[in-house]
Amino acid sequence: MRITTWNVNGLRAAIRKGFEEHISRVNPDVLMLQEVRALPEQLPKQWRNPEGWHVTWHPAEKKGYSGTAIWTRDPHTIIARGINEDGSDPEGRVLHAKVKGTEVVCVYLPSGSSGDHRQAEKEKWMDVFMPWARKLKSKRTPVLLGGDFNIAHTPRDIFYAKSNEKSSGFLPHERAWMGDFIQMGYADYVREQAGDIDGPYSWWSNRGKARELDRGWRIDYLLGNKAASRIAGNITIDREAGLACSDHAPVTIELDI
Amino acid sequence: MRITTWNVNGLRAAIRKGFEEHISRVNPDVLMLQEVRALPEQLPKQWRNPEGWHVTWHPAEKKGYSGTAIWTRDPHTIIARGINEDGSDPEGRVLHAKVKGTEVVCVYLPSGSSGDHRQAEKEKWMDVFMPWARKLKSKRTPVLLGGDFNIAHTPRDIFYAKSNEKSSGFLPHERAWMGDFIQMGYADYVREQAGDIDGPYSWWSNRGKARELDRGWRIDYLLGNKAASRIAGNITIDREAGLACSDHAPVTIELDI
DNA sequence: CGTGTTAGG
DNA sequence: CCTATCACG
Repeated sequence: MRITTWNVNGLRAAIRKGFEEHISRVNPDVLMLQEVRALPEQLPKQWRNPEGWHVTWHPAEKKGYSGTAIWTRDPHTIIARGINEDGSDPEGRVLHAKVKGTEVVCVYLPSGSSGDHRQAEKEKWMDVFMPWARKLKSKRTPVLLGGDFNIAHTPRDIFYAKSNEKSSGFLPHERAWMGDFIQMGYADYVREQAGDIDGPYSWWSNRGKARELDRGWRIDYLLGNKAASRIAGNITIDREAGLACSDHAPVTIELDI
Repeated sequence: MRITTWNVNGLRAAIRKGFEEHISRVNPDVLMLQEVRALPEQLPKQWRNPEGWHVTWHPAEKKGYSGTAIWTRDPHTIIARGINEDGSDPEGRVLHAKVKGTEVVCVYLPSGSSGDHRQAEKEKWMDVFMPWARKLKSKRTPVLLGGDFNIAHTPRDIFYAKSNEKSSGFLPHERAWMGDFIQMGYADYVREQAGDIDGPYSWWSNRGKARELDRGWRIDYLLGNKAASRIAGNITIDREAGLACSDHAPVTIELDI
């Protein structure tokens, strides 16, 4: 079973730029999308309930903003929306589903890059997400968190480490949070397989030549608990789809199911 | 002396689409611009004080909205901004200047097409403008009003006359207002020279094929008092500049000065 | 720099 | 459909 996480930076724009073609090449069985930036009714008709997929949309209340979705080829059940007890998730950031005995969580952390106000939001969110994820980790079933965490963990996860030490997404306490996360028992499959090298990046600014020069950040993660690690297989990052369709590349893992 | 009126529908966009080249072909001595939609400081540097021109900008207070300007090759003096006694004109709709003994008034009437609220504004504006223009008309010096009036006067001034009888810009009372205006003693030079034919249009919707099929409206006027009529010469409408650069075409008159 | 929004035309 | 805006990333 192939599971892909992809921040599409506006599904409508991605569709115009060849989303369909990229998806058929990446060929996932489970697709976790972030930054859909559309209510289902705003999508072109054939994309609201795409043929051959079971789809759950989880849009933000605010139009054109944030929002996640899970697409599965086999039927799935929704376990929860959001990380609050009451199931509220006004920005559509977490969608928790079960498919073929595996729990998948589509995650989209707030970005703090557009000001102190948003950074404060992000940090509040991190505080709540950490204990939530801790509980989930202990399950006996495979649990896979996939999504855009908007944090690069180590200098290997960001091209310009030095100059970004004060940038949201690479602040010391954000890096520490990402570390805690992994230390508590989640495996970071991309890093595990890539080894101790620079990259592989999954996001590139579209200012300047960051993309063609591969000066990016690794902020899209696939994280799994012990049970998931037992069935975890190959990782692939489709840089082309990133460049053509979004500012993020889709990250895919093969699970032995 | 060639005097041109042109609604540029955003000077910054027009510049990107070849404004400079069209202006040098049209070759006016006096240029009256409407819908500049920029504060001078938002324009590319070389356009803030274009070489070889004396320029007065008259922007709206609201960013990216409305705004007029007068460019002259000879020096000009500003007689007034707006039509209120106190010189206020928050939407930058009237700029009154004198150049080489001729008074030119750059006029941009509100559009009512985007709703009742805007239509009410337009009508209030029409009520104030009429007596203002009446006073001006009686001057012994040539007075030329040029601009976008957002009203087509007769069925000859609009392609789809029948289907627009309830459209803002061709409402019976608007047409009557335009008629009063001309009857009080302003000459409509474009109509005078074109004679009793359909068109020539100066604005085309950019929906559908309105432009290539020349299904437009004549809403840009050059109107003059008696003294102006004595020196009024040839009219030209540069349809190409309209199609390439804006949704309006520049309208030019030759004055014997 | 890009994807959305909204007002206005 | 097009030009602007603004929020957000």
